[in-house]
Amino acid sequence: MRYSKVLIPTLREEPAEAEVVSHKLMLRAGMIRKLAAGVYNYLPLGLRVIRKVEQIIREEMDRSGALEVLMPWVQPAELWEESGRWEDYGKELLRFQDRHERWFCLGPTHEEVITDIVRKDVRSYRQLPLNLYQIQTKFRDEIRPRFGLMRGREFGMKDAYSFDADEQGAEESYRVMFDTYCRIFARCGLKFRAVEAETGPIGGSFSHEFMVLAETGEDIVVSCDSCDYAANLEKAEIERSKTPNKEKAKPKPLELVSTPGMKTVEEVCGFLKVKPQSLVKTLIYQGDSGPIAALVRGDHEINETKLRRLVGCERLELASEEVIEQVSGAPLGFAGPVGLKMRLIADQGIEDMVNFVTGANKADAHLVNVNLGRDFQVEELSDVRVAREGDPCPRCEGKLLFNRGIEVGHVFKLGTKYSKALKATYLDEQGTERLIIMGCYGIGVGRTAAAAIEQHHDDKGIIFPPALAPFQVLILPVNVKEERLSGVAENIHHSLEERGIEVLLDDRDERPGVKFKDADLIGIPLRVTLGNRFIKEGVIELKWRWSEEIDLVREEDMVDEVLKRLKSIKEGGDDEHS
RNA sequence: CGGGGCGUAGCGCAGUCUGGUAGCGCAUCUGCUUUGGGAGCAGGAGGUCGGCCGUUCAAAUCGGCUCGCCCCGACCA
Repeated sequence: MRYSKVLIPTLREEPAEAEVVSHKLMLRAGMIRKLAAGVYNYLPLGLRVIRKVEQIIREEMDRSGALEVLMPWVQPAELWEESGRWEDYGKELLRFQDRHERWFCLGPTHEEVITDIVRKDVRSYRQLPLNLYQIQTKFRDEIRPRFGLMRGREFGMKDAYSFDADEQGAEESYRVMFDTYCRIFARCGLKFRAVEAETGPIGGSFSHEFMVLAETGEDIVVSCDSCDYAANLEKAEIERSKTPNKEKAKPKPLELVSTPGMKTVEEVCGFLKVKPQSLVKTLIYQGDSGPIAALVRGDHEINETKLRRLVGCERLELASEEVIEQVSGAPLGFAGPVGLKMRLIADQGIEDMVNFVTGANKADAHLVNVNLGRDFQVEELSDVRVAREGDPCPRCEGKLLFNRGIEVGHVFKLGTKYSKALKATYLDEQGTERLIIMGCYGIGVGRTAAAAIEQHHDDKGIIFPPALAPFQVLILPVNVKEERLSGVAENIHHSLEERGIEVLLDDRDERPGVKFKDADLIGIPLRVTLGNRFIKEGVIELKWRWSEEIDLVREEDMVDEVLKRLKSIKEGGDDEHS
């Protein structure tokens, strides 16, 4: 393809609207343009990259036995009312009415529709298992779209849904998708980790997020420094200290101290001249069946998901000030475990603490030298706080490390949530009607492309992994007015295209500097440069985008050499250049 | 939704405080020169200064309203 015939509007300067590298580079390389907040146009170069990602996904999904379908973007409200999500989904669901004033929404996901397909046409165990997928545009009216394709409102997504007759089958379907995802992201040339994610009330390790490690990631990946444990921050477990502090200081007598107006941990610590580590926070929560108090060390954070799971609540939120006053007898900021008559859950981290500070359940007062066991008892001592870097690994003796990551994929066992709500059932061998067990599996297409750029770039521009590059080869004649250069460039271009190679010929009458800058910016893996050395010595330069090394090749050998190199890259795996 | 910021040529920005004929760099168009890392010279085109209402002899500039965008936070199958 000729550069002069393609629309590749590169930008010399950084667009003011972009914050992260991938967004800046996609705009500068002329891949995308914004149409509205979180809504983008895909220009020729950008679309080619998106199609590459989609094709890899499609091939691997097909290989796994999944079947491609296509569901509508516009969905009727009735289905969502049936699943209960018309109520539950919130403002992210963009709703509108047609001319008959019937309600519809733009699909943010397709569980309802796919379940509807299956319930209508799947009757027998003989038709199971089934895995249906699509690559579709989704719309989620995000509160704050940002970072270009990384968090758009409209975005391309591959979503797959598995349907199985029993638990074993569902687990197998899950495992197959897990492996398929690993292959997809490896083929995309990404460094990624599959991390355990929170599963909600279902339990078990049946949810994994696929995270691409990158500085600009919005999520935290918690991993162990010595084993392969990895989880997201919400899920990350903390091992209970195996060596309880035997040499504890002697408990001192309990003492009530006046702390006028000192509500926060910082205020109390400053006032009493103690460290946050010597303080225990008491948080009052409102659960399904009444208030619950949670204790955590002053410098730790409660993990509400862990707490909710432990106490077995559907809903759990911080109690209002009125409730706090009512149950603790003191205003917000002065609650403490001593004498508190309600469910008391403590983080295991307070087990080792001696002579700590807590609220006194009395306005403007705290207790010092409080001790667990002597002054109060708890219902449970467990892991209910948010993990921190350096915490002990739950699986081995190692310590937890924190990294930033971009969530590009998620595999999730749904169970029977939708099959129950929408009555998707089948008849088993005995003729008994049973609920179908479902799983869902998503990949953000644009986000995967953005993540690849986050991982593969330098200060000059994008360094595309070959599998995602919009073209494999860029031919750059330094001066197109020099006929010896442009003629040979044309020949090579033609020969490579004939062999099915994606080649871009920079036939623009631009100065060499401009062409080199654009070449580096758009990041095509292999560059063929024709310049003075060809005129003088008859040699053509060949260079990988990620390397400084330049090899000299004669015209007659060029096509074979390019083919050889592209082949070696394909076979050599994707790490060669990273 | 709360806080902060921005809207002036395709892009990046100055001008706004202190009202008086709308500017700079890059890009773009024409011509000549130039051709290995974002060229030089000459000439040209491009704007209802986000929109509406108001104040004023006069508004990009002052006031009110409104729309859009960006950042931080809260939220998030």
